[in-house]
Amino acid sequence: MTTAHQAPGETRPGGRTARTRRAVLAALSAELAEHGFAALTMERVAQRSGVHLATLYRRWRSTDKLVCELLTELSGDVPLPDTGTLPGDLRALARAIGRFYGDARTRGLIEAVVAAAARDPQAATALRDFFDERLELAGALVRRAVARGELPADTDPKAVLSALGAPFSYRILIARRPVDPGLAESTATAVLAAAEAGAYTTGAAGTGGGAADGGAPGRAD
Amino acid sequence: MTTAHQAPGETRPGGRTARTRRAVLAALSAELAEHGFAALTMERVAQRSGVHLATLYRRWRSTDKLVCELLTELSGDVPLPDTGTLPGDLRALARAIGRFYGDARTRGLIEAVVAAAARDPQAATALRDFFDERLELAGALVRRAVARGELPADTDPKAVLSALGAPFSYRILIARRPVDPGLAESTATAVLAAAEAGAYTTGAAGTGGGAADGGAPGRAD
DNA sequence: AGATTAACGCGAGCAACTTCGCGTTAGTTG
DNA sequence: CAACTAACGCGAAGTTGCTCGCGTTAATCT
Repeated sequence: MTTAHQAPGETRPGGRTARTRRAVLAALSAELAEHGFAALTMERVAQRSGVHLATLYRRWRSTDKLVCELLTELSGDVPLPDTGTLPGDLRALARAIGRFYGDARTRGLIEAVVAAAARDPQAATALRDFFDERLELAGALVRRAVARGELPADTDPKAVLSALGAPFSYRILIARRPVDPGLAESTATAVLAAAEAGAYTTGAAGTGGGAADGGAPGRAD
Repeated sequence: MTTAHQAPGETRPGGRTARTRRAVLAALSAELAEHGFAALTMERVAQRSGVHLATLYRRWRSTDKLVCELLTELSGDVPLPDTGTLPGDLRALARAIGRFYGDARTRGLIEAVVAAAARDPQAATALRDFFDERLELAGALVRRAVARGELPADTDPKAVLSALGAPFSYRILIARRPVDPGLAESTATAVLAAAEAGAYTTGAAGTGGGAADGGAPGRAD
């Protein structure tokens, strides 16, 4: 040990690194919102952020990885409602999801991540984990409703919530039309009726829309 | 006009053209099923099909266009059920959709088309039209139910059917888990309950999950 | 059958994307 | 504040993907 200071080989989380990171992610987000994933290039992000192209490749290696980091960055956005009743909670959450998908920034990001996930396994994992985590958190909403006796006891929270989210991603990725307010209302109403009817219970009709793992007893045909 | 034969500049639909087309699409489908969109390259399709790389670029220009042609080729696969009752029809259709998405070939294709649509407007249009057409066809199922008095008169067929399809695409593209039989059962039960409750009527709660065009009166906030 | 030409095979060329080596800047620590 | 080095900027080299021109094959029509 001479007069060595920082252990060589360690990462350095300090000022400049964080600054360029912010600049890059901001530029990426803006690019996605304005020109979409179609026009996304490392080159463009480099120019817009003022960070050199080589640096981008060094730290992120590809646009897929870049986009995937922006997704994980975007946590804690959609706030969980607690209105006291299940219909109120579902409506509020559906509207929040509608706004989330309605924003050009997040819309472009979702599209980009799904496209990235088709090619990059790491992006696929990030995508799955992101929504898994949100479903887990939002599960509290359903558990409260079960505790209040508004839903069957064996209702699967993740099934309910993925049913609430599915129409929005369908609208964006498949139908490719704008997310209008009516979709939120319709979806909230639909999921409420379905949940009350016991469509998302673990025992009866099926394992439901979200929890995939458990071995379902039925057959495929 | 010497002894000219075929009008010069016309397309030639005959034997060889069609044969290479089939070979290419078959190779593409196999590649998607085996290695997924991640590993899809013009190079690979060329080698597998035995068609020269330059020919692929000449006729399709990119993998996006290629994939998009395979989608339009895949018409008339999911058969429409007619069991006589709405619950029966919904279950049967949900199972058919489940099998459709369960197949590695179509699963890879869907993923590929969605990824392609994120970059190529033509692929986006093809994707939208494909599902739009199927929704339109399957609408008959809902209209029959309305005629039998099983559903409210102003039920929007497309809303019902996109609600039936959404959970599957969500499972594949977002949740990224296998499509199990339970999902079909759960979805059929859920959509039935929601439709009976009037969640997909044009008047009441919202315009619904599928027909996006009509001006919805509500606001986003 | 024979003439005509769209579609294909082939390899070389072009362009875009990605990586590498080196000098410089600016956090970090004693 | 002085030494140290991770992270960055920069331009050049390397790689991959895509296009072009030319000769060949095989549909199509009289």
